[in-house]
Amino acid sequence: MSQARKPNPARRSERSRRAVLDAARALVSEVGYAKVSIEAIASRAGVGKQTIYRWWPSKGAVIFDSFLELSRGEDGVRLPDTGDLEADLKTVMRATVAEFADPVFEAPVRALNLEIVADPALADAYREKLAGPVDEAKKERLRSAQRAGQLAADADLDLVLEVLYAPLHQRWLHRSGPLTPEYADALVEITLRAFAP
Amino acid sequence: MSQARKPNPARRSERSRRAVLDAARALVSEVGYAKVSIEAIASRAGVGKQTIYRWWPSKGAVIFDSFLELSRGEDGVRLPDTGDLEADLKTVMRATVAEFADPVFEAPVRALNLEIVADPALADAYREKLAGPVDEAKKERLRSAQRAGQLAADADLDLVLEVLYAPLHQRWLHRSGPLTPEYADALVEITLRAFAP
Amino acid sequence: MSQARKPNPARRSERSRRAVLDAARALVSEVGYAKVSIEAIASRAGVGKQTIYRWWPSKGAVIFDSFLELSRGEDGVRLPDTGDLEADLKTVMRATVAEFADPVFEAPVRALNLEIVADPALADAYREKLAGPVDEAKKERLRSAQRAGQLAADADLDLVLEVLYAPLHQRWLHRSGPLTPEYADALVEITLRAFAP
Amino acid sequence: MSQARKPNPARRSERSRRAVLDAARALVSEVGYAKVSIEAIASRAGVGKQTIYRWWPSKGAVIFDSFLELSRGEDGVRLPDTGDLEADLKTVMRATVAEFADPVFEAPVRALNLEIVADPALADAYREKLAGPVDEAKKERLRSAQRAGQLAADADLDLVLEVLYAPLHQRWLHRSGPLTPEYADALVEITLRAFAP
DNA sequence: TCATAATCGAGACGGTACGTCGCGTCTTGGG
DNA sequence: CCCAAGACGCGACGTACCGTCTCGATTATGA
Repeated sequence: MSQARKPNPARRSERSRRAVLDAARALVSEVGYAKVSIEAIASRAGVGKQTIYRWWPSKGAVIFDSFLELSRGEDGVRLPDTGDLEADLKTVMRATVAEFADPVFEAPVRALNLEIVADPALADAYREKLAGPVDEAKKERLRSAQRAGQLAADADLDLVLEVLYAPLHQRWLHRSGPLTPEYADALVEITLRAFAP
Repeated sequence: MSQARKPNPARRSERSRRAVLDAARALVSEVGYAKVSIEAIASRAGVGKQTIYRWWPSKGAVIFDSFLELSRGEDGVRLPDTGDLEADLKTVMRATVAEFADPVFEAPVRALNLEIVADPALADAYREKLAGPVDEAKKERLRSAQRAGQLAADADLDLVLEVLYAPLHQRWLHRSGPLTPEYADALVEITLRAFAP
Repeated sequence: MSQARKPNPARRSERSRRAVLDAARALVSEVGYAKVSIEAIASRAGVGKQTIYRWWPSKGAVIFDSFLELSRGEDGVRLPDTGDLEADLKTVMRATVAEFADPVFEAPVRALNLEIVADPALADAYREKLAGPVDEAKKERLRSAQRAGQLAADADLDLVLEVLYAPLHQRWLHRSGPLTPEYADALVEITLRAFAP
Repeated sequence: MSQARKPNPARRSERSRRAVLDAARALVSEVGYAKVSIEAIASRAGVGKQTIYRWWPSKGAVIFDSFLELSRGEDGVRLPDTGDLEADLKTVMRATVAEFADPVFEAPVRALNLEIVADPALADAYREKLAGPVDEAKKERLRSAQRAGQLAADADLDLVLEVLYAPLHQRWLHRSGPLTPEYADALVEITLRAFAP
C-alpha cells in the first residue's frame, strides 16, 4: 500500500514555509486568485513543488494560510466602547466600509471569499481562525450594550451581527451598490431599531 | 489591432445552443462547477469546442447562460399579497429557506455565486437578468405594504431587501448556521421592526 | 446516397480559378508549402472554401495546378542545336544549375517535389504535364545527336536524361553539395563518355 | 528573451525515449507519414505529449530519430570485394533495387525522404548519421577498385556515387519507371564506362 | 561525531484541459 | 446552379499545470 506519508513537522523548514506564503500572497494580488498556480507559487518562492504538496492539501489552503499569516499577532481585537453603542458601531462600520473600498484588499479578500464558498473545510477554518475572534470581540461589545440597556437583553447576537454585516458583505461581493459611510450608518441605525430593548 | 472576429448571430445554430446549455447544466449538477470543463461540455453536447468559444467568452458565461435559460418564461413573478405583510413575507422566506436546503439546488446555485463573485460582468448580468425581475416583484409587494401603512413610507426598499435576504444568503454561502423556518420567521420579524412605520 | 456531386465545368468561374491559383502561388512563396492552408488560399483569393473543394481534390492539387498555370504558353520548348552536343548540353545544364540557385524558385520547386514524392497521382500529372514536354524536347536534341553520330545510336534516351539530371536534382533536393557551373559541365562530360557511340 | 527552457538530458527517461521511437515507427508504417500525429505517437507510446515536445523539435525529428534507432549497431557496413568491381556493384545495386521494391520499406523510406527535402536540419543529420557511413563504405570499395586500375584514379568518388545511385533514387521517388535488376545492371555499366580509367 | 534519514531544490513524468487552427461539409442569400 | 461567406463537428496543435515521482545536496538529530 502507498502509505499516506506523514511528514515530520519538526523538521519543517520555516524559511520555505514563509517563502511559499509570501509568494502566494503576492501572486494573488498580482494576477488574481484564479490565475495563481502552485507551479508559479513554487517557482516564485524558490521552492520545490513537492514542498508545497507535502504541507498543504490544495492551492486554496496555501492561499488561505497566507491570509491567516497576515492576521497573526492581531490578537486581542477589541472594539471601542465609549458607552454610546450607536456611535461605536458607526465608527466600526465606517472603517469596514473604507477597508472594502481599498483596492489593495479587493483581490485577496475576494479570493478568500471564493475559497470559502467553494470549500466547506476552508469555510470552517475561516470561521474558527479568522472570523471567530473578530466576531467574539464584536459580540463582547454588544453584550456590554445589553448590560447598558441599549440592546434587547434577549437578542441573538449572531443574528445581530448578520443583520449588521451581511448586507454590507453582499453588496460588496455582488457589486450591487455603493459602499458609503452613509450606508454604514444606515445599517447601524436599522439594526439598533430592530434589536431595540 | 485586435481583430475580434465577430460571428454572425443570424447563422447561429439553435440546436447547438440548446445542447451546450443543457450539457452545461447537467455537468454542473453531476461533478460540480470547478470540475466542469469546456471540453466536457462540448463532448457531452455533441458540439465542437469552437462553437462554444465562438458564442461564449468563458466557461462561467456558458454556465451562467444555462441558468438564465432555466428562468426564461418565469416572467410575471408575483409575490402573494393577502394584505398581511408579515405572513406573506414569512411564506416567501420559508420557501426560500426550503429551496436552499434542497441538495439539488446546492451545486448549481453555489456555482452561480462563485461566478458572480469572480466576474463583474457576470455579476451585472445576474443583477439585470436574474435578480432584477425577482427583486422588482418583491419591491412591488413592499410598496403595496407601504400604501397599507405596514412599512415606513420612506423606507429604502433595496435596503429592506438586503436586510431581509443578505443574512440568509450569507449563512448559506458560508455554511455558518442552520437554515430553518424559524430563522426565516426571525428575519421577517426583525426586518419589519426595523422598517416599521 | 450522397451522390458524388459533379459540378458543371461550363459554369465554372474563370475569375475564381485564376484568383485561387494566384493566391496559392503567392502563399507558397511567402510561407512555404507546409504552412499553406486551403483556408488561407480561399481567404486570400476572396473565394469561398467550397469553390476550391468543388474544383480541386486536395491542397497539393491546387498548388500543383498553380505551377502548371505558370508553364502554360511555354509550348514548343526547344533546346539549342548548334551541332555541338557537348556545348549545347553544357549551356542547358548551366542554365538549370543557375535556376536552382535562384532563391525565388527554392520554395515553390521544393513544394512541387514534396507533392510528387507524397502523391502518386500528382507524380503522374507532373510527368505528363510538366516534365513530359520538356523531356521530349531534350530527347529530340539527343536524337539529333544520335543522327550526327555523337551519341550511341542504341542509347536509352530516358536513361541518358536520368544520368544527366538525377545527380543534379538529388544534390539540390538533399542539399548535399554545391551546384556550380563546373558541376554542370562535369555531368555533361560524364554522360557523353558513358553513352559515347 | 527567448527563454528556451533546456531540459536536463541526464534525467531523461530511456523507457519513454524508446516507447516514443517505437510508436513513431509503427505508426508511419500503419498510416503513412502525413497522417501520423504527435498526439497519436504519445498516446500509443503511453507518454505525455510534453515528453515528446521536451526532447524533439518536430514530428519529423521524432520519426527521423526512429529511423536512426533502427540503423544503430549496423556499424561496419562493408561492401563485397571479390576483385571484380562490376560484379560487386551489380550485386549491391540489385539488392538496393530489391529493397526499394519491398512494400514494407515504401512508407517509411518515402517519409524519410519527405523530411529530408522539407527540412535542411534533418537533411544534414541524414547525411551525417545515415547516408554518411554507408557512402563511406561504398567509397572504400571504389578506392579499392581505383588501386586495382578498374576505375579512373582521379575520379571524384562522390560524383561516381551520384551517377550510380541518383537515377535509381529519382526513379523510385517519382515513380517514373520500373526498378528491375536489368536497370541496376545498366546503371553499373554506364557508370563504369563513364569513369573508366 | 558522525551516519543516517528526512526535507529540500529541481524538474521529468503521464495526464487533462486549455484556446487556436485548419479540415471538409453544410447552409444561407445573392447574382 | 455557382458563388462568397462562414457556422458546424471534428481532430490536432503546442502550452500550462496538475499531482507524483525520482534525483543529488543539505540539514539536524540521536546512536
